[in-house]
Amino acid sequence: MASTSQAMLNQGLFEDQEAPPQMGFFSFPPNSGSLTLIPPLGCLKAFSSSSSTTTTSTLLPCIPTLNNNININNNISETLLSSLSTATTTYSKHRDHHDDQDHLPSSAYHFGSGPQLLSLQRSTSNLWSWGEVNDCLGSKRSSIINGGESDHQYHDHRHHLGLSTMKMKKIKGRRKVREPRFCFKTMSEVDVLDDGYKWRKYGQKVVKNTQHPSYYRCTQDNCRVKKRVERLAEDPRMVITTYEGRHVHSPSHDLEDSQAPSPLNNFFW
DNA sequence: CGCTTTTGACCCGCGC
DNA sequence: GCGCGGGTCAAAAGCG
Repeated sequence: MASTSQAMLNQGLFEDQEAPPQMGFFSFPPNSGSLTLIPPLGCLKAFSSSSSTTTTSTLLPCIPTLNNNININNNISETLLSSLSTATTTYSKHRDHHDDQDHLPSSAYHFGSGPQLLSLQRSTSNLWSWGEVNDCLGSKRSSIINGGESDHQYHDHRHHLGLSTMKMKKIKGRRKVREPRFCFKTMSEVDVLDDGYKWRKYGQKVVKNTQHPSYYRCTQDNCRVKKRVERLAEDPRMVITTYEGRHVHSPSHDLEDSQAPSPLNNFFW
């Protein structure tokens, strides 16, 4: 498993700046009571749980570590979940079983049925402390380090997700800070996953190699978090969601319970 | 009526 | 410098 996992880690979808792609993979061994998570550097932990009708994927913030393969039992205590959970996505369980899944990492799709969180990636800037983002100006693009995916697919991902260049945009002579981003790929019939926050669509664009990516902004005042949702042209079952920025508030469905922002929640979202 | 979505125009970075 | 293409803006339309 470990060797397979490391091979998968090298199977990054996106070119990253000055570093190999950091891709987290979720390994769901058949006939196993637990899932194996290989988190990307400085990324979220995530796990899935299943009932007869739904598959729930939960993203948790975690401390950056290197090459830490983590086994998470399905019966994680409720206390731990409630204290750490920042976003839970529940999908309905219905998926065609005649899907062509040969091109997917085998250990990634053998887990149950229904839409699944297949992979997750966090941009290099996320690995830095929040004050270090400005330092990435002037860096050069790295050469493409590719693993299992075909060249054209790899290129398509890194290109249309805009993760290949970490150069800062300018706004009237002033550098625009590129917010930390991460993306994950799910197999889902639903485009916009319920992550607990309210989003307002502000754009949709026809882009090469993808199907009309949609752009969303968090509806909360003073919250600049954006997300981009797209389906892969080569596999419309796959949804890639890219988050940019950090929420300055709790998920909307928590507002009734607590108005105070949680430091844990703010770790990432 | 207020909020959300749609969509064409515009801006700007990047490659040539 | 120019053209292309991704991302954003903002007015209009849609919807509850």
